[in-house]
Amino acid sequence: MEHRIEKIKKQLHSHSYKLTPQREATVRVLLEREDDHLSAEDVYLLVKEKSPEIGLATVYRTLELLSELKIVDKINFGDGVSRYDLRKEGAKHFHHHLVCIECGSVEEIENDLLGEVEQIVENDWGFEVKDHRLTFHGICRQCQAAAIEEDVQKATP
Amino acid sequence: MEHRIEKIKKQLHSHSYKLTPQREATVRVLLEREDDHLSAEDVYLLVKEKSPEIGLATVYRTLELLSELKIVDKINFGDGVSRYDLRKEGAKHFHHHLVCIECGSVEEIENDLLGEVEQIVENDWGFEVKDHRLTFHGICRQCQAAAIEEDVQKATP
DNA sequence: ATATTAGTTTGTAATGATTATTATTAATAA
DNA sequence: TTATTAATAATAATCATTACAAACTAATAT
Repeated sequence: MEHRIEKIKKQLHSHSYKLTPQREATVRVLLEREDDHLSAEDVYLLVKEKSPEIGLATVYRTLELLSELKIVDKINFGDGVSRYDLRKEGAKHFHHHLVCIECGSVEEIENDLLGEVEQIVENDWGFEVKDHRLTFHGICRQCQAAAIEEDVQKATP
Repeated sequence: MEHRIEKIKKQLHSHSYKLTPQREATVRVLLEREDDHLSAEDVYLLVKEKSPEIGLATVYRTLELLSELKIVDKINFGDGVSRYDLRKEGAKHFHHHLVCIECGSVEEIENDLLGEVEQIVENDWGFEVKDHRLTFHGICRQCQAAAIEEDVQKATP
């Protein structure tokens, strides 16, 4: 934990930004809830628990800054809210999402699914790929199970 | 053109919705500007040229309806605006985007890049894939050329 | 120590996209 | 024709996000 904070502090410094108490509090929340795909509002409320004097605009600015420095990914599942994910240490951008269209759950998967696909894009379209966003929409395991359950119920009334 | 409108009309009817004049005008705009990734506002302004009495809320409702019926794809490039693309006839969901981080241009590519990747997701995560969104962020051909141009300028002042 | 400066934060106002509401109109059924 | 329902227009309301002005902080120069 402290180690990662230290690292982020250095990243900020190398761009002549400072790790102010507000920024540190924000980063700590992101670290604690690493897999949660928090919205700015979520982050704000969580930071407020420990640092009640922080302002919403500060949280937005901090998240924007972290996103510019590629410390967090700003992602969008199409529900009108941006979500912010701390990049995992060592992780490249092999970071995809499974969004369930039944229950709305979001699972995160980590796998280099697109290595050769990026090659194809570079070769066939002359587009220099820096990053990608890949989201699958479908039915999660739980909802599949629930659907089968329901069918059984109907069959044996 | 008329053929596709007729088809959409049937799709609406099969869900007991009607192809009202306003809805038809909206669909016509989407057909005319098929590759343009229009925002709701864009669509509204274009529809207004031919049907000045239409309301913005109607356009929103129509686009939402078409999106629910999978006649259009509602997509989001993270710039705070939803964009609406008519699904191409016969096209499956092999429909990806190349977003340039320099000039902001969006190119659309059509290619089944993810056939086997979807298989992997289904097998390894038990997630039943219905659809996906794949966006590449990087430098388009034009901006690459421009960058090289600039370097030449610097080298020979 | 004091003044200066740049960077940061706060609280709030403003903006822009989208959604909800309400009254009206058109289409359909009885 | 009358009653019912669906769809629309105009506008108000909402929600996420950004802009702004004033106050504050920390570092640096005097």
